[in-house]
Amino acid sequence: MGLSEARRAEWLNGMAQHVLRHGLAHASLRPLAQAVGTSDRMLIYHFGSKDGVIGALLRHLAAGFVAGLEAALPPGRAVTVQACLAEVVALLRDPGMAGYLRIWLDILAAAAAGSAAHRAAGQDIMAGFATWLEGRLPEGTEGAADVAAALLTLIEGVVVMDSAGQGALADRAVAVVGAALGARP
Amino acid sequence: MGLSEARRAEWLNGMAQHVLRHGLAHASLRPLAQAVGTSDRMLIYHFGSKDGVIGALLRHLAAGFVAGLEAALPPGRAVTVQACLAEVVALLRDPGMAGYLRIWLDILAAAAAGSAAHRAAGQDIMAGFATWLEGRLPEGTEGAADVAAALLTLIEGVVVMDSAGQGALADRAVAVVGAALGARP
DNA sequence: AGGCGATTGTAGCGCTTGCTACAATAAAAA
DNA sequence: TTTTTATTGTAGCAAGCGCTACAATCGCCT
Repeated sequence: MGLSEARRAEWLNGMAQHVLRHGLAHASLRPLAQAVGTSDRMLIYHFGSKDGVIGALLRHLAAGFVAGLEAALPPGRAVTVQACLAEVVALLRDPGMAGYLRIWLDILAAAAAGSAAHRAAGQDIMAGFATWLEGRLPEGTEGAADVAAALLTLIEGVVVMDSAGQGALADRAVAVVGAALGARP
Repeated sequence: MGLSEARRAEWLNGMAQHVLRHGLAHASLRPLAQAVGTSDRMLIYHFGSKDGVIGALLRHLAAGFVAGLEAALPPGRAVTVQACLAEVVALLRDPGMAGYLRIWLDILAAAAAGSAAHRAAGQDIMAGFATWLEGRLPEGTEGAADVAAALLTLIEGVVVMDSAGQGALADRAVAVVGAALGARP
């Protein structure tokens, strides 16, 4: 009964890849199914409904995101808070991350529209991102968790500004806040 | 020829109100038309296409947003940078703003998905927001434009964190950055 | 009054959506 | 082998989508 574990993972990976290219907002069953070589009929059969498919896909993405971060940036700690901020901003601005940012904004928009599944996925992704970021801060940073929260929030703001075509404002923000946090008591 | 100016404004206001309640992402012609007491047929006739409708609606929203900000917060300057930040964060967290934040995230997601119209609207909204915010900073703030960019980016991050259900992290970020910017050289 | 262009209603086309009824096949249990 | 159970393919439904063909209506100009 049920899908073999391997095939389920294969399907989720395939669907994730499709969603990275085409966005999550308007993802529909037939294209998703085609992307993994099956039919909408089968997705509904094995996941129960479209909500089931999307829910599993969101959990898959949330679980894989931090792993992706760790794979993208070699582990290790930054020298300054400012350098850490710059590193992560550069990472998120890499063209290879565009797909992730796109579905990230889709998740946020759906969460703001009231979808509990999307909100939960967003919560997981942010929590993982926060602890990963805290682990990259310079050793002995005072109030590391607070600083990580601050950087994380600023970084999300940079993502927003970039999407809105105001990357220049984001640059200035990174410079100002980086300097202020580097020099803080 | 063409729609009278008053009726066009009436339609745009009505559609904006509808979109604030139901979101911009899945707004379709028939509900939009019904919200202003006309038919999809008429929207297409007067705006040319759905893209025409959405484009006009986006321009309308972008133009009206800063006016809404000014109406919501009585004009005047804050005493400290930190107080200014707190004020604006509280304003955006007011339940009455939920509809705006929802369509704001819809705009961002569509912009990230490649829609030039949405990106342009986002750009206008952010530019207006930035100059409005700069005008609220304490008089004589050093590098006011840079500080405004920093606050704005952080505020957008707060919006993201709240949407993702991580408002607590945003609170810590506001506290940390507020203190750091208040104490900066 | 008569024509004429601007505006609107009715109806519907072709397409995509999530989902389902039904039947065929494959695999496992008896 | 027979029987049952799990899986899959085919076909289609009802609803919603953007958009259009066609005809009726309205107000204006001569």
